[in-house]
Amino acid sequence: MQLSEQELVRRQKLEKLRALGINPYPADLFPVNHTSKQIKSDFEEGKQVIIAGRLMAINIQGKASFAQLQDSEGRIQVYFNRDEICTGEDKSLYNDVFKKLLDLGDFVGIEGTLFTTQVGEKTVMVKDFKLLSKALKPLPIPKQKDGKTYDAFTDPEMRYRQRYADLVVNPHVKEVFVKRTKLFNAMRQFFNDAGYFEVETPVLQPIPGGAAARPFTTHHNSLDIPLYMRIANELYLKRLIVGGFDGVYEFSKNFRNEGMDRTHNPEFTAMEIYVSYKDYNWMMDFCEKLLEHCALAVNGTSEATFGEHKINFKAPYKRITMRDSILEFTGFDIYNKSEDEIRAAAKGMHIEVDETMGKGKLIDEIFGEKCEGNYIQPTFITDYPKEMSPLCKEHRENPELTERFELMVCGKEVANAYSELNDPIDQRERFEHQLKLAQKGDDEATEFIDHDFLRALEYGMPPTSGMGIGMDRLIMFLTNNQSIQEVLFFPQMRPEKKKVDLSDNEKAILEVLKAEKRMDLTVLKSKSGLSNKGWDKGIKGLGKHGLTKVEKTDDGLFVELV
RNA sequence: GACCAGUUAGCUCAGUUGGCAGAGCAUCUCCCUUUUAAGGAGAGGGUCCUGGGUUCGAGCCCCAGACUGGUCACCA
Repeated sequence: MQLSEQELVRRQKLEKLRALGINPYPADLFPVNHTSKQIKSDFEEGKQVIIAGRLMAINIQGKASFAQLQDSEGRIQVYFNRDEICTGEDKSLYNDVFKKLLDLGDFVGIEGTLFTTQVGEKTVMVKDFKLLSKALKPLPIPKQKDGKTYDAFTDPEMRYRQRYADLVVNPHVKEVFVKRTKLFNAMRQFFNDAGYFEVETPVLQPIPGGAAARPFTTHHNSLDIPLYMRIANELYLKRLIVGGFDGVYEFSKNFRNEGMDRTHNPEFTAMEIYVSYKDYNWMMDFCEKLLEHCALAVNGTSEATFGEHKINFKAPYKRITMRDSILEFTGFDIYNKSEDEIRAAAKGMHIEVDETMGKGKLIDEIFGEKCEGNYIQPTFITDYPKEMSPLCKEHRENPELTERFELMVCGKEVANAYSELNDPIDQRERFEHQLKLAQKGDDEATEFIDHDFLRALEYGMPPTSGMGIGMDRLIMFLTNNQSIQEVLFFPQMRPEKKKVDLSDNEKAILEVLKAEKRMDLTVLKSKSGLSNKGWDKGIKGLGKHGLTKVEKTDDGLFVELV
C-alpha cells in the first residue's frame, strides 16, 4: 500500500517514541476521573483532574502551547507549559515528545489543574501527560471560526464508509445516534411499563413470512435446506400470543433483497408488538401515546422539524378511513363500486393501471397517488381493502374491508397495525388467494403458505391487535434526516474497489521488457502494442514506481529494468 | 432502471481560448510562555476516477466505462 507523506512521518515518529522508551500503545489503564463536560459544569479554579481523549487542535507558541482535547462528551482546552511539565533541567518531554512527536488525533492522558486564561477560556494546566495511543492516519478535522465551519468532512460516501472518522470530527452525527438509542430505550420502557414482554424470534426462517418482499437466501449445511433471512417477524410473535403471552414485542432486524435508496437499506429495523384482547381502535390510542412519549424522550418536545415541515407528535392524531380520504382528494367514492368502475375512475385520474390489478390494488394505487402525500401531521388512515391485507381481520361492519390502520407522517408510512386475523380457516383461504395472485404474476403477493403458523392458529389465538413501526424512518423524522444512511451507523455500501498496483499498460510494457532487460525505446513501444497515450501513461507510471529507467545515449533512447 | 451533477494534494475546493498543476488548512524546518481558524519566515507533497480518441500539446474537447450523490420509477 502506498503511504502518504503524512502517514510516513507518523510512522517515523512512532519509531522515535519507541527509541525514547515510550510505548505508543501502552496496556495499563489510565485513571480518568473527569470528562470535558464535568470540568466545564463543575469548574473550580485550581482543582486537580485526570482526563483523557484525542488531541483535536494544537497551537504551539514556543515554550507554551494550547491544545484541544476531545473526549466522549466534548472538548476542553489544555495548556502545555514547558516549565510546568518539565520541572527539572531536562526539557525533552515538552520539546521533543510533545512538540515533535504528538499529532492531531493521538490519544493522550493528562493530569493537571484547572485555571482560566486571560481570554476567559476554562483550561487544564498540564502537569503531566502520557501518550495513550498514536494515530497513524490524519483525521479530516474541520476548522471553526465564529460558528462557521471550514473544510468540513462532508462527502457522504467517505462519511458512510469511514463512519469512525465521521463520528470523531462531526459531533452532530454522534448526536443522531445518541437520539436513536434514546428512542429505542424510550419505546422499550413504555412497553415494559405497560407490562409487555420483550422477546427474540428467529432471524433464519424456513419460510419467509409476514410481509411481501424478496428475501435473502442462505443454506444450512447440516440440515441441507435453504433458509431465509427474515423479512418480518409477525408470524412468530403471533405464535407466542397463541402460547399465552398477553403482550410481546421485538425490535427486529429485517432483511429485504431489494433496491437501495435514501429510504431503503437491505437491513433495517422494525418494531413489532402484539397485544391480546385488543383491537385496532385500542392500538391507535396506544400508538399516539407511544409516539408522543418517544418524541418527548428524544427531543424534549413533541414537536419535530422535518425538512420544510413542522410536525407535532402530540396525541391525539387525526383518523380518516381510506374511503373518506379518497373521496376528499379525488371526489370519487369507492363504496359499493365494482372493480371495473374503480379501474375506470383510476384511468380518469391519469393513474397507470393494468388488467392484473385487483380491486384492492387499484384502491391502493389511487390512495398512494392522490392522497398519501397530503398527510403531513401524524394521521391514521383506516380500513384498507381486504385483498391487500392477508393477515388482517375482516372489518366488523364491511366484509370488503379490513381492520387495519397505517400512520402517515409527512406522506410516509411510519406504523402499520391490524386487528389480527385469528380465524384459521379464513387465514388459510387468504394464503391460498395470495398464492393464486402470485401465480398470476402479482409480485407483491406472498408465494409461501406457512402451515405451521396455520396449525398454531388452529389451537386458537385470542383476539389480538398488532402493530409494526419502522424504527429507521421514525428516527429520521425525529432527527430531521432525509436519508436512512444518516441514521444507520454502517449503511450498506458497494464494496470498495481495490486499487491495482500496476495498470494494464504498465504490465504490458514490463512483460516485453522482462525478456531483454534493456531495450531501445521505440522498439519497446511498438512491441508493447499500446496506443500513444497508453504508452505514455504506462512508461511514466513505471518510472514513478522506480521499476524502469530511461537512458539517453548517442545511440538513442533506451529503457532499462532497475 | 431513467435523467441530472460530481470525481484534481491528507481535508475543503479553484483551475481562464487546450500551453510547466493552484489556494487555504494539514504536514516538515525555524521564531514565539495565556492562545483560540493564534501569528511570522521558509519547504515538501499530485495515477487531475479508468480506458480509448482528437491534437504538436488534454485536468479542460469527443467516446466508452467505474464509482458516488441527487431526482424520479420500483419497494404493503
